[in-house]
Amino acid sequence: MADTATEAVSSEPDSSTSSARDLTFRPVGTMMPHRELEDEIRRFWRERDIFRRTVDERPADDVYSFYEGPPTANGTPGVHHVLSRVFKDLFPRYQTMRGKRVPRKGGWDTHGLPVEIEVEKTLGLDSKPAIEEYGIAEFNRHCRESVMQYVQQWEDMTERVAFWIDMSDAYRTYTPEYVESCWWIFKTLWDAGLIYEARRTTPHCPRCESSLSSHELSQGMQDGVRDQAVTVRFRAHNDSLPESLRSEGTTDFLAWTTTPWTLPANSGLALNANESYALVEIAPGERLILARELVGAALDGVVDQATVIGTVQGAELVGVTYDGLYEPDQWGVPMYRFDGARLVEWTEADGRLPARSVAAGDFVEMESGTGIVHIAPAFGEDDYQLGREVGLLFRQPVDLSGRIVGNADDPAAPAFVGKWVKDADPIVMDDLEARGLLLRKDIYEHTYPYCWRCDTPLLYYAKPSWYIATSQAKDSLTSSNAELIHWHPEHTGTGRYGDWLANNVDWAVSRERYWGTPLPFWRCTECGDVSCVGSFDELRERARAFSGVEPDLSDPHRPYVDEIEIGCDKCPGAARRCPEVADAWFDSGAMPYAQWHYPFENQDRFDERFPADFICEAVDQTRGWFYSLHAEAAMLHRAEAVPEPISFRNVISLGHILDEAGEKMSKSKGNVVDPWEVLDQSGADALRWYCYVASPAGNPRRFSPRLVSEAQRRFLHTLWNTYSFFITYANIDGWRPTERTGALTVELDRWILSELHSLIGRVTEALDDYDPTTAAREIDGFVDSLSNWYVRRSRRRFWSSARGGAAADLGAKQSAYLTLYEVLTTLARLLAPMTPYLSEEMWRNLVAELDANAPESVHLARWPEVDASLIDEPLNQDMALVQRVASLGRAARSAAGLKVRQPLAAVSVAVRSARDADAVQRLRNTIAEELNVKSVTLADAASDSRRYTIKPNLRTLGPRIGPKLPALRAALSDLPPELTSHIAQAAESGQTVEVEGVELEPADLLIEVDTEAAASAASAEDERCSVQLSTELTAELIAEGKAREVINRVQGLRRDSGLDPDDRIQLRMASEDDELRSALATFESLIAAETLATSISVDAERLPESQNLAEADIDGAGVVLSLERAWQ
RNA sequence: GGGCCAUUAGCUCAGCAGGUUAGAGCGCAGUCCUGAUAAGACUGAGGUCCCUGGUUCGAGUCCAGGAUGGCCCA
Repeated sequence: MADTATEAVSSEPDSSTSSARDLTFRPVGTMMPHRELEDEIRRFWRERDIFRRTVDERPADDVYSFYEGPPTANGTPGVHHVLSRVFKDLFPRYQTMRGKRVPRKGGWDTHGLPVEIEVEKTLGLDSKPAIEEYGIAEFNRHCRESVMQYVQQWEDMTERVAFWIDMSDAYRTYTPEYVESCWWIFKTLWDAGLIYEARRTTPHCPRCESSLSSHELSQGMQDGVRDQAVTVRFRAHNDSLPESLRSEGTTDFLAWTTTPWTLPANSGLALNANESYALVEIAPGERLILARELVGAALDGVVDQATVIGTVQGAELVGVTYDGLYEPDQWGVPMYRFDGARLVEWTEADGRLPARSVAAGDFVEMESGTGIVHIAPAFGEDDYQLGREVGLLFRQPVDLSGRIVGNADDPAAPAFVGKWVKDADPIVMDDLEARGLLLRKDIYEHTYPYCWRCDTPLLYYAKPSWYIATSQAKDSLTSSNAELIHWHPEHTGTGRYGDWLANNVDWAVSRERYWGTPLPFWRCTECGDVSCVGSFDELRERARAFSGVEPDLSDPHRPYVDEIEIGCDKCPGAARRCPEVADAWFDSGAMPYAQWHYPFENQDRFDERFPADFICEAVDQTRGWFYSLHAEAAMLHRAEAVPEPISFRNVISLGHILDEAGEKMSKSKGNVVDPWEVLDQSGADALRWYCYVASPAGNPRRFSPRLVSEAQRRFLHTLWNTYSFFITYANIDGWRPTERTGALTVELDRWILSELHSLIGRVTEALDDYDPTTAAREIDGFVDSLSNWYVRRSRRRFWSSARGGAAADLGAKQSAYLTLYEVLTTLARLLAPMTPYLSEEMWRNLVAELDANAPESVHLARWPEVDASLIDEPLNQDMALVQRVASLGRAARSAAGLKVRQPLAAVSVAVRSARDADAVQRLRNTIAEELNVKSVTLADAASDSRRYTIKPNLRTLGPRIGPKLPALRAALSDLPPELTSHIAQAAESGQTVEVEGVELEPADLLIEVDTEAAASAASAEDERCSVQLSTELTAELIAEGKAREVINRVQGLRRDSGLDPDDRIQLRMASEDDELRSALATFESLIAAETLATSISVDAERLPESQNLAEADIDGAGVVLSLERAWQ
């Protein structure tokens, strides 16, 4: 037997005698030590300043712009934050490798109601008066502190998941510079006439005492809210009714409402002029008016009898007057009247209050209720508009904190005065019931808005508010969205977001709060004129001009800014700031400008990075940040202040994270997964990988530690082991990377490189299309092939020197190393944007630590280029066929009960094309080894034993003959075998045949060939090929089978004995079975080669007891094995 | 009430232009293979492709209606 190991090319073939210093590569274990690895690589990134260099070392004139959507650090980061950071990180890394400079400026959102609410809780304040008593200055100081409370946790998480973003340079929305840029935006829009003040009905939170924007409103909609709905009676003035309806008795309008507390504010009734209304008698002299078609629904069950005694068009009822249910002016509630858009208080000088009356409103529908709507202009959009149009009184009996106003001590005051509106509901109902004015009470289930922060039911409330006239830019908003912004997923942009833009309403941008960007609007205390201030300098200037004192603007927040007075433009009066602050969404949308203190500074930075190439947030930001960014850009563009109407070109809107059961994660359900737990257990790369591979970015995704750890096991571990395998053997051989010389002759190597380059193309295409899921799934499939086909099929080449391979093998071995090296270093780069730690480890160990000229970090390296000359698609197909043949062969073995270790004489493969036949022929050695057979033959094409199945090719025939298909199909399957063969052979030779009157080209037929014994146990087939094993066992095959069994046991014993893979052994075997001994003797050299035995003995007698001893049973014959390490 | 998305194996997901017998991974059972692999292979059990209609020679796929869930809007 040969023992040429010491002659191998390797200078240091025995790892046990090499010190680690001499090894080409740093040795790695078979398990990926993710925690240590991450710590070490983070240290490396920090020490070598890699992140900064990935930016600075790219050309300054080729920027890929990324905008960070700022989180608020007044809460701890959760898994959903990890998800968005992980997606945000991917594309900047990718574009960096593509050669772009990708600056990544961090940011923090710091203003807004959520912050105030947290602070209120901490300080034990529960209302605006309480805050004002406490002191706005001190309150805002707490807000400022609270907002960065968890910044350390955020930074830790961000670093841990390897989101590269510059936190040291992060913008904060509360800084004076940021606020000043916001003022610039306001001023720019103001000058363009795009900002106005109006009293409008807005959703109002009585607890926060602030309006909510439509995007905030959407976050607090609750379904299935059960409210009391009441049907109440308003007594018509008999003499105001149309003559035909007058009577001696009473006539009441029926109106329906779900908000009884609004009834004291009633100023009118609306009905639909085009509908028909019924006069119903329910008792002698007792009449009701309601919509004709709703009589049944409204009255059933509450009145004993209902006789329709007349009908009338709605239009005829307009102007009828009636008695209100309450007269709030009698207990101190002020009354107003409309003067155009303004409201003017009704004073005694105006005379008696006019009677309430009936008006026509288009919005009155016949869906439910009574077809008559109670109108309170103070509380509903329709109500307010109608009141303004027809000149109704405006009664506001509720204050901004949701309490019924008025003097409760006044004897005229009802019991609900001073109560909170929801508490007033039952009192109002009881009172009306007692007065016989309540016809019915129902529980009504509907969707109602609640404050998204404090969960208080919102009130629709007419009050003054500042607006940005976004609806004037609706066309620009929608067309730029459709044409210039690429949404991922696309349907969010075209559907949800696009539809919403098309229904754009003006942005109510003011908030009656404290911690926010103060609106730069100063109103004259004399004449009421308002002017907008556009910069701090302007404010200082105007303040000094007015008062002679220059104000301190080091903190432009309330309350300081409120104290600054400036002169009025129109009169000599003093102007004071309008007390509102800006909606915090306005701040977030201002970040493209304000993060640079643009236009006061950094014009060049702004120009270079506007608009962003990429932003990414969760889908709930469609009405949040995605909108505020877009809206402000569109408005500024309209004001001709910015060059483009968009602020981002590509956007990924991420689906929400659900728990494993598909439920939304929420603190109240207790199903929130702690990101740190997952990071500790599976590592950042595993978490990242899972996020990319599990489902497309826009889908909601189920998340659990279990799913992440599965991704880790399946993908990262497989790749790591391939890497570890390479390192182990390359070190054993002392292999060093070199240039490939000579042609690529090994087919397996050509194949994996072909697959690799085809992979590069697909991954690049997917990432260019902002589709990381496809990219990740492609890589996932490739790594599986690499590990379970390429490496497995190549193992013997890597072993060849350690095992004393012949010199002829060395070229093949060299090629294997070169190939696997190229694959691994390419994969490191392809994966760098996704799994930055693992990629960095592979790159450092395989490339950077060896080659001083190579990029020090994989993140400084260039993205791999496709080498089209290496892609051999036919070869990829051929290999796929071979894999199918191997798979079918194993199935056939399994079916026949022949285990793979038992060699067989032959496998016969039948394929359907000459090309496939050629592939089988060319790759027959692979098939033979995979299936452990001595020879591979192609089923003889000319043999009589061939049987055919002919099926119509539906794809070609369907469009051509359509309805005739079923008949043709039946005819083909019923053909007698001789005719089948005839047709099949004719088609194979390219002739046209006719069946059932249809001319059939060869391409119209799918011809399957069955081997003779297709149905026998030792065969298997699919649509592309079939295999047939020869099951006959000769004595020699049986003997070799036994030898292989023994080899398997020896390998096990080697492992159990703690030997290294390349240790040589002295092997002794003993068996009383003659046949087995003879087999072992015959295959001694095979056994020696496989087990690295330098000597072998086969005895009939029992071996003496020794340490490394094992007994085995080989097909019923006992054998005892003993081995010792051979010292050379 | 409207819009968008989803619904395929116990779980997580594929399924390209409508095409012949609907797949993968995990999990389960059995067998096999293995000196890189906590891995892998083969087989099996497991499917009303949410339902009902329609278009078509042919529908998981297209259309209409409906159900359920998620998100968004009113």
